[in-house]
Amino acid sequence: MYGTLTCMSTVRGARERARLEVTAAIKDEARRRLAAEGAAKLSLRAVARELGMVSSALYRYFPSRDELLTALIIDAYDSVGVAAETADAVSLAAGAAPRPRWIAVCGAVRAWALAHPHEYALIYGSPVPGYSAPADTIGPASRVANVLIGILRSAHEGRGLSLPPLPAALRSEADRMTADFALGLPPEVTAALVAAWAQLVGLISFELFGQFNRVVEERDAFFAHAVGRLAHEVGLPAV
Amino acid sequence: MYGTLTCMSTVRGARERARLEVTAAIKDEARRRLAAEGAAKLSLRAVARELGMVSSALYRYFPSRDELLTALIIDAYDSVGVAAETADAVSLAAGAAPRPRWIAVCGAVRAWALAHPHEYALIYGSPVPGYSAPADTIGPASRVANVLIGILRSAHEGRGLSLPPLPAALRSEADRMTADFALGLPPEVTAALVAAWAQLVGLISFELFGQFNRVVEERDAFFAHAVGRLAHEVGLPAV
DNA sequence: CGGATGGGGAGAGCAGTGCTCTCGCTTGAG
DNA sequence: CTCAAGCGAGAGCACTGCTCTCCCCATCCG
Repeated sequence: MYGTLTCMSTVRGARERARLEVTAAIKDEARRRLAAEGAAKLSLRAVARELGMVSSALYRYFPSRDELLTALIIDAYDSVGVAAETADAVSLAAGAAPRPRWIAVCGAVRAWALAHPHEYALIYGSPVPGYSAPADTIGPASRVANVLIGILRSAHEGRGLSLPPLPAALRSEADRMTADFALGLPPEVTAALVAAWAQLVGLISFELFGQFNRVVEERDAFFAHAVGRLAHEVGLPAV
Repeated sequence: MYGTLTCMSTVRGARERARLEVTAAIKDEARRRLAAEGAAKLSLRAVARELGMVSSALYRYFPSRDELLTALIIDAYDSVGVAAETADAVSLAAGAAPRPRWIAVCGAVRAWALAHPHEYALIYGSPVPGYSAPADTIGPASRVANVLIGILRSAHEGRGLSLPPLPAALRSEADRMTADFALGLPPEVTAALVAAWAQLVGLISFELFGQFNRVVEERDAFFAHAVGRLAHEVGLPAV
């Protein structure tokens, strides 16, 4: 079985190894140019030039510019995902309660966004390729949300979460959402969590995209306060 | 005085008249192509071609593609601004209380976004031109926020708004924000409003940019519920 | 061991882009 | 009536994404 299937984890030969290395080099250089000038100005030819290749050679690795961008999008989702996951793991290892864990994860997402503004814009700004995200992105895209779900799950298992009941129009929808990706949470919490996740991204986007420019000055304090209210909104008691 | 200064409101001659008409025609066609294919694919040459001009002629009206986009951004801010303003005016004329007014305005912003997705992406998605928005946009950009401020102001003057006190780190900042653009509101309300406005845009962006795709199905009910919670968050009591 | 195979780089080329410059025509102001 | 200013047309430059062809050489099979 190991011999017949192409082994996925170990590199098979020099050929595959080279291909993986070149692919990684292309993505690295693309990420560098993305950070420097933004997605709109990311040019395949410039990436190839910087790598000492000719532009057509690059099409052996990515069938189009949009596919390269999609690869960067997936990497960005994974990057912010591990940022959130490690923040939560650190917080958990320090024995933190759900509320400080929630605040730590939100802060980690914001810190990642501030450190990688163009990658953040790639995944949470306007969708640049076609119009709807490719299917490959839905897995990595939910990593951060899963961290938040985990926090609320352990909070619920711990001392219980209680929120006002849902309006009738939303009850079955909240049950479906809970069954789909948040098993174990009360449906009101699931609904509140999804909204809170969108709202968190709204807060970060406003800061990053300049909407807070002549409005909010003390960004850290403002964000901390807003995230605390968000925690309250999903049922994490305010101490 | 009327003779020496160039009169601004009335059209002076055929020359100016033609210039205004052509400028409007360019923006209209650009908006059409923006709606059809998005900002990334908006091409000056295509706009000129559709208008029966040659591309260089277009530079008599807009010094660059980015300036054209900036003009579209300003128009989009104004467009969503009047949508919010008329929704509030209608609501107010029907004798609605602050909370239903808040809900009506939020719904109007969402409806505008769903009707003009690419224009929405232009103003609340990733900033497409340089990196920070030009100064001409800060006025139109605040129209929607001003409507929300107006609602909260009348709610406060009516029966009063009360929110939990601010943390010390945010108190002076909230005072400054209040003095800058929300005179008359309690500082806690100002801070909550700014956050709520960003969060509202987060909710709409997630829906519009596909982040809710395999997550939220009943979009209307979900949004209505979230906006109700947002109203509660800024101090508008739940009935 | 040797020849077929196919992966991958190089180069030319096509259609399209933003933007500049120059050349005329037209029109409105003095 | 004259003349400068406004404006459209066209050519052209540097760049883009993408395709196609050519050719080399590492790999695999007999």
